[in-house]
Amino acid sequence: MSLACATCPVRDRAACAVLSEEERSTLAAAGRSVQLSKGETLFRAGDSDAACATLLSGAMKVTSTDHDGTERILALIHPAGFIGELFRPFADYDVVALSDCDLCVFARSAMERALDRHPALTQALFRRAQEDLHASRALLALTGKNSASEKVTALILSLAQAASDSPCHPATVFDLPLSRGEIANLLGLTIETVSRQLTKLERGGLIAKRGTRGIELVDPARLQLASDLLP
Amino acid sequence: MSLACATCPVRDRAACAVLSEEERSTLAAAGRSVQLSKGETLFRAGDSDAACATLLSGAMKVTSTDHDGTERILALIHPAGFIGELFRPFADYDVVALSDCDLCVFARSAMERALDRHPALTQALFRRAQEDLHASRALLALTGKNSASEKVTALILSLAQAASDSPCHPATVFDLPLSRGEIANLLGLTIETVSRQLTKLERGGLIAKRGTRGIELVDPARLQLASDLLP
DNA sequence: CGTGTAATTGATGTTAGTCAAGAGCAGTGG
DNA sequence: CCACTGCTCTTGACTAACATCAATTACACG
Repeated sequence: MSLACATCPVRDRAACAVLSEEERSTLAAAGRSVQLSKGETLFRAGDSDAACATLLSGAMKVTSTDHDGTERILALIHPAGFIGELFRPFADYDVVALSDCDLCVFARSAMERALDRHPALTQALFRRAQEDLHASRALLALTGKNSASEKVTALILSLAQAASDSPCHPATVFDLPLSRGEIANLLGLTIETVSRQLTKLERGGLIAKRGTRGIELVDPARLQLASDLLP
Repeated sequence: MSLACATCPVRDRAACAVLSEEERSTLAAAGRSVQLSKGETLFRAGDSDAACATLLSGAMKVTSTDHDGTERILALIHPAGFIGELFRPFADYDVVALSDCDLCVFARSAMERALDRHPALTQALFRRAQEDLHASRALLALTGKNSASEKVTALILSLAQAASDSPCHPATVFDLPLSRGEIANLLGLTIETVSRQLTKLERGGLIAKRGTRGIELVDPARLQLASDLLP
């Protein structure tokens, strides 16, 4: 399926937004639109010539699988995010859809050519890599030190932010893109601990659960302070 | 002090290695050589127009300071590493020398001009950013799941690797660039736990301590397997 | 050779993990 | 419509690993 940049939901925010209309349509000719259902894998650690892609809608996870087979979620990808390790012969991570996703996929070779041809695109991707680095370090800071409550609270706020269309206000009612197990995995906790923290937050009147995946921020301000200071 | 690329210890590995002699000397004219003593700060979170730099020798740490004033080490920088967040108006992190360091420092504006002028340099920095991202995710995977022994073991191996001049073999005797407190901080542990793990590794015959900071890898192969499986 | 900081070691406490059981829910088929 | 199956999530009781508190010892540096 060919690409329709004109109707692209992230046309203003994705890396390719730096290109002119004409440049973009040339690049688009090399790419293709891909749909993934929840649970499907875009590529797997060890794949050679793994493709790269821009996420248009949905959410994905980046995971590494340990020598003993346990999975660890290292990052989430939100719309307009770029996926792909252009400089490594083999992919290091698995990239899996957390929900149904639309992607704009390019062969590695096509993207390398585009980088050589469009320095502005390279800069845009460089910038995005620095943002990813920043996000990774933020997660590192979060998981490294804080208590379970703080981890869960911070993740909820961050997901509320990502679920919102406005860049400054979090959504007040939204669905978690992650199962309890995935949240636990991402935060370095267990399912049980996550579940306990969520009910603690609910009892404290900070959030309300809307079914299994839904969350309502009842008191976002207090949520932002600390969840450990509660009774 | 002006730059002497001809004698630069990382001339083949740093990002600027992709430039021609001539291009490089033009860039060098905009930069300056800087020496930092152990403990000195290159720049601080919140600094505007923070400079950027290539590390020539020594080791540095990237830290964030929490709202409550506690520091968290997010990354280490080794020679040939690039420092600087080109796309953010303010620095997010502190960057501090762990040992005496030599750096090659550029004003942000000069580096931005160089990026526009030299697409190959942008690609090189993009590549380096992806490597940093990879390192950050590796650290995330390490700190997230594993036991204290595994964390300490993995860090020792990684530092032995960085201390070696060969890219494939770790150094067998080297000095830790970090204090116990810094190791603990980096791994999300406490000083005491790190200390206990080190003595456990020494008692198990896997390493030997050479003074306070020195480490000898007595049995690197066994070290690589698991330190939890010991008596 | 002192003095202060960093590291080690031991005793005790707390948090989150583990084990285990039950509740809520969606999809299936009688 | 209701029971059945297979999930995920929740909740409780117990445990283990690491943190915390408290000395003591080893180093580095003046």
